[in-house]
Amino acid sequence: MSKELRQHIEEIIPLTDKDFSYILSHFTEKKLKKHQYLIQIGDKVAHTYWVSNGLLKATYTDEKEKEHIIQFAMENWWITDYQAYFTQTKAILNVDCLEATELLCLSYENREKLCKELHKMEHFFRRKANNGFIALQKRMLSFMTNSSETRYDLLLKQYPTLFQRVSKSIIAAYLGVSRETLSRFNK
Amino acid sequence: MSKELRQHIEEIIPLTDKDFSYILSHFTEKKLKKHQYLIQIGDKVAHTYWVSNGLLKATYTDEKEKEHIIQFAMENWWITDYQAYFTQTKAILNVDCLEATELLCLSYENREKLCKELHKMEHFFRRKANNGFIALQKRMLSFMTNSSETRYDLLLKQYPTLFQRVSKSIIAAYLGVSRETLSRFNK
DNA sequence: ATAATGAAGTGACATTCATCACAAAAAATC
DNA sequence: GATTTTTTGTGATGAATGTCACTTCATTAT
Repeated sequence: MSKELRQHIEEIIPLTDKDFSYILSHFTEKKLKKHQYLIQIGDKVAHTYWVSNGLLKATYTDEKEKEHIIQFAMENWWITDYQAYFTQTKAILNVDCLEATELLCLSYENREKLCKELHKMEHFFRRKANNGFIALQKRMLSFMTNSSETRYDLLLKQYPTLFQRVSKSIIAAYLGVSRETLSRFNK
Repeated sequence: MSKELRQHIEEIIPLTDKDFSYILSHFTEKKLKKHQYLIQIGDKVAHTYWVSNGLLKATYTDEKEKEHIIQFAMENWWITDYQAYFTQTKAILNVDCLEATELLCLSYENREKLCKELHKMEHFFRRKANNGFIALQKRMLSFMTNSSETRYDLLLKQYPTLFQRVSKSIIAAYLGVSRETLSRFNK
């Protein structure tokens, strides 16, 4: 489980065994079952989570009680309510498990500590943030320029495995269309 | 002009005079007139830009030649084609001036150099990236959950000055509605 | 195995919004 | 100051999509 984390970090920065075991000591483990909440609206968001196994969604619930999916997270992805985490305020999102999930948890304090003590970890997280920004900007762009049907096709192409793991209503909530409209896309 | 940059950086990290003059030595100046391009599609994107004065927009042009605005940048904001800049590939966006503009330019190499040499600059840019991510996620969320009229009202509230500086068609291209629809919002 | 719950498809209708066309007002240019 | 260009508003129309209602099929729980 931690082997994968090491690999994940080493995609960006090289680590010695000592480095990694020190880094790993700042994480804790957590296991959740399907449908369990990792974060609920109003919670203090003390951690960011690295997914070693499983699948989660981060959702915003609007005033009509409709769920909008901001982010999925599967193996090797990070997830949390970033707004709440970075600004150390209360959660505005729910994060819950679409499958049984295993996580490595990194507290805000430990993340800042690692960044302070190990310059290369600060570099790692800067790079991660940059990549996250680019990915989000691509999604934004897709929202502005593509029809929902095109967005559906592109998602299908980009994450074919996702479609074997979640229902169409979930995909619809991510794409920002009703499940009925999405259903009519399947020719 | 550089006083403001120092202030901007010191909102996040403290700097000595020596620090700052060293940092500043990695920037170059650039002045553009209204309507001039800073970046054109296909360009190599060698720099990120800090706006000391003026107003710009970053746009994506779809296959129907329609312009979608990804980002504005006014005083104290950073702008570039981030995707192209971070991955050192060709620009997919145009960036051009809505007003006469003065910029401080930081090359990719100099940015990485500063981050490597000064740990606190790496921290600064990590924080900036995190904040940018949050802001973009908020915009994404607003796209998914709010009507275009609500998004219009919110933008008006958040950046009242913007409306004195650009035309309604520009606002429409940022909000992702036609200028006609936006025009009908004004009661 | 049976019952209960959730997922997926589909018809009917209303709503939102883009597009086209045109006119009036404002701003920029000569 | 007159002319050109740009901006803004507005009507008519059609396309895309949300919502509601219902049905069928699949999955999960008892």
